[in-house]
Amino acid sequence: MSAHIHAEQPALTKNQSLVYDALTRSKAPLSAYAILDGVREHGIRAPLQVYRALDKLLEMGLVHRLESLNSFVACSNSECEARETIVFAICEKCSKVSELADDRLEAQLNALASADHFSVHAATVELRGFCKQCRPTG
Amino acid sequence: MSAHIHAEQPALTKNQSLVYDALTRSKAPLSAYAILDGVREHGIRAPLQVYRALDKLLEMGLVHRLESLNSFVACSNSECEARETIVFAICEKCSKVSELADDRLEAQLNALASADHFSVHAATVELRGFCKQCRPTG
DNA sequence: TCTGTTGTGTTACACTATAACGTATGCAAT
DNA sequence: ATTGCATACGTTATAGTGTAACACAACAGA
Ligand SMILES: [Zn+2]
Ligand SMILES: [Zn+2]
Ligand SMILES: [Zn+2]
Ligand SMILES: [Zn+2]
Repeated sequence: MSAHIHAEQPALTKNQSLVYDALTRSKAPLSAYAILDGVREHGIRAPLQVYRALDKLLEMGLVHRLESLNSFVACSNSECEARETIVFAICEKCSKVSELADDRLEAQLNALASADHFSVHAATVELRGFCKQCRPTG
Repeated sequence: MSAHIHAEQPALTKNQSLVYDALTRSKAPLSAYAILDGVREHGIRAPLQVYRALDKLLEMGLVHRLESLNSFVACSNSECEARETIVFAICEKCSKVSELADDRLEAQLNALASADHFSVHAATVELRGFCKQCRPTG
């Protein structure tokens, strides 16, 4: 049960811990069924058990969903709770996911929306490309 | 991301036209299966026929995929072909989707990625909220 | 004509997610 | 302790999204 930056959260239940640990062990995002495969040996048998744990973990902010991959990652950025908008940089070669944050980007998005009289409740920002290690030459 | 111009695209095949027309008729994004329901009477019977048409329409830039909805919309912005990054503003009340574009946002995203030594190939930006007509006051 | 490419039609299947039901556990208020 | 409620758990079945594999048709160019 990884000690984590999100301190004031309630303790995780058994299934939540199993799912969360599976995600923290993984270097790449995992689909719900990939998680299921990883926790079968620990007693979880059905997709719904995984999805229910994921729902809670998402609520707590310990886990993020990547819409463009139908997959999930453990949060890797202690600051992201305080933000409306998280930018996920997803490497197409090694599958590593970085969480980027930037006040100016958030302001820019809000300005763009305001210009269209659109009030933003939530934002999904996912970049695909190559990470530092995988980009061709430096 | 290659820039194409709609006018220079090859003519649409029968299935592509049927799928494209279904999307242009709809005021809201449609899932592939919702499209299928709309074109059954015109002879399309299987999901794959829809997905194949969608693949081509996406390539041509006539249609966009909304990752956060697993759905598709007809392009409504003649400028969007020239851009790397399109921002979709999705109304959670009336389902209307606006395509927003902004050079500064694109620059900001690239700057943020560069700071992490990440090279961007494609970006998904989807906002959820209320459109002008649906936001509480005015 | 031959041949490669693209589009099409069909069946079957894989992957993603939820509905509906019942049980178990913990805890608060009587 | 018992009742009542909330939350988590376990299971089966089903809904929704997306592809694999194979065969055929149309067509363009050598
Ligand atoms: Zn995070
Ligand atoms: Zn990488
Ligand atoms: Zn467009
Ligand atoms: Zn609206």
